[in-house]
Amino acid sequence: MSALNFKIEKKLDGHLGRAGVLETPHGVILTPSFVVVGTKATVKAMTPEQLKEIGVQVTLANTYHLYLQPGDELIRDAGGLHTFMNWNGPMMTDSGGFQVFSLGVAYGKELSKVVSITDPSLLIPERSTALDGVPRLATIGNDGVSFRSHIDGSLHYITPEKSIEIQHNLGADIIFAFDECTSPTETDRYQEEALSRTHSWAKRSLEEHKKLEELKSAKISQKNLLERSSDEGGRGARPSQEDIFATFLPQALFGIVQGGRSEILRKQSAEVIGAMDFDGFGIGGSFAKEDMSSAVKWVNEILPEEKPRHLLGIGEPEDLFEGVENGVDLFDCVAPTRTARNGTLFTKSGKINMMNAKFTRDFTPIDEGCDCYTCKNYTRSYISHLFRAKEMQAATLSSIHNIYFITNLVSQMRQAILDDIFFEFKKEFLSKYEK
RNA sequence: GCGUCGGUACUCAAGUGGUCAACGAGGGCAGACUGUAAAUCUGCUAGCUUCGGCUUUCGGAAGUUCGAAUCUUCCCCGACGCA
Repeated sequence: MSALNFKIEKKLDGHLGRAGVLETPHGVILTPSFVVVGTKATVKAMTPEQLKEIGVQVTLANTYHLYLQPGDELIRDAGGLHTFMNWNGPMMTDSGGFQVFSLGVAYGKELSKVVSITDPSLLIPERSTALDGVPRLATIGNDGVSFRSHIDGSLHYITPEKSIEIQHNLGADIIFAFDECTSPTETDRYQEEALSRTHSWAKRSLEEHKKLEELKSAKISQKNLLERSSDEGGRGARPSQEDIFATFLPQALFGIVQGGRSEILRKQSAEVIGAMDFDGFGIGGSFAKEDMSSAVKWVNEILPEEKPRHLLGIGEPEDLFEGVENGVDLFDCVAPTRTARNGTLFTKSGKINMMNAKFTRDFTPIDEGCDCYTCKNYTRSYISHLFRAKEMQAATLSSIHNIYFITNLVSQMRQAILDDIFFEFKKEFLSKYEK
């Protein structure tokens, strides 16, 4: 009994790609789809209404951040994330697994999720010199991860069970197993260790999730009984926290495949995670840009076809094409929103930096022919002015455009699959788009 | 007219004999950003450069000194005070 219902509408001939429909308790997601990231229960600079108007179907918030601030119990008592942030569409939460990486080995370093093998210095294993005195905010144990809060320095310990408990309090439709997102700089040996940890955490996440789902459905029937028996005089009493929790809709849990850059480990992970009773799967971890698509392919050839797959944290146009072609249904990424706030915008011919001098007197739209609100109403010159003047509108108008660009791109890919023109569309787009 | 305090790179502003092509901030120019420590971060910002250096700079001119943005003299400009 899953909280989700996934139906594949059409497959990409001879490839893993597919277009589908994913039903969640808060609505339908047409896949492939891009998930907009709203880490702290808000997509920065955007209102939910603006997201809806753009065509955003689903958003993703973060367990770790919300646990620290304002606290997952507060959000539970507010009625869950949907109510709290006024987003009534499908929602996901990440487990905090990425923070194991970003606040751990990657802390204070120029280390990103996707590396280029043309920069070999990044691929030198660091763990081999271990016991580095480098400060980090996350340290990994076998049972869980210690986090030093980036807000106030307080110490927190997150286990798979804790992550799932928090995610149940937050109440998103799709939640993720607690995993270890490894650095691309780790040795094979470390990747192997980390992977077995991620696998055991996946199992624990699943067990905790099932336990909480059962508890929730038991509470719902208990609550129904109570309501029926006390229908006459029971009005006006404030619902208890447990009652609120019991109103939460069923949640789906995705397991996460890891394995770094190794084909053997990726496939092994897909076997292990794919065999567990998850509602869908995340593909996580570090990739070298050049072999991301083959890694995704290894994994998706093994994962059960009838369940949805989410490629975690990926969102550059060229990567989205590779993902879709290789059987990914969902993507999330901070790139469109973060880069928008930092002044870089997508266009059909590549990214442009609005702070460049050449745009100050450019009275054309960001991307000629784009149907987004920003392009229909504003010029490059104006956006450029807003950035230079450090006006907040710069972030909003730019985010609207970038989110539209990426969201629309993925939904065009979906349509292209349905219309049997995916590869033509891909070729056409990439021929004009310069990285 | 006399007196005092000032005049430093695009701007503000440190520096008051060698460690100064000159702190810092802003601005400008570029770059980065992939499950958000991010409305953030990095680099450059006199000229030339084979990137090791070389050349010309601190209102102007002339001095003192081995050596001056820093000391002296005169001049120009600004603020304030006294006439």
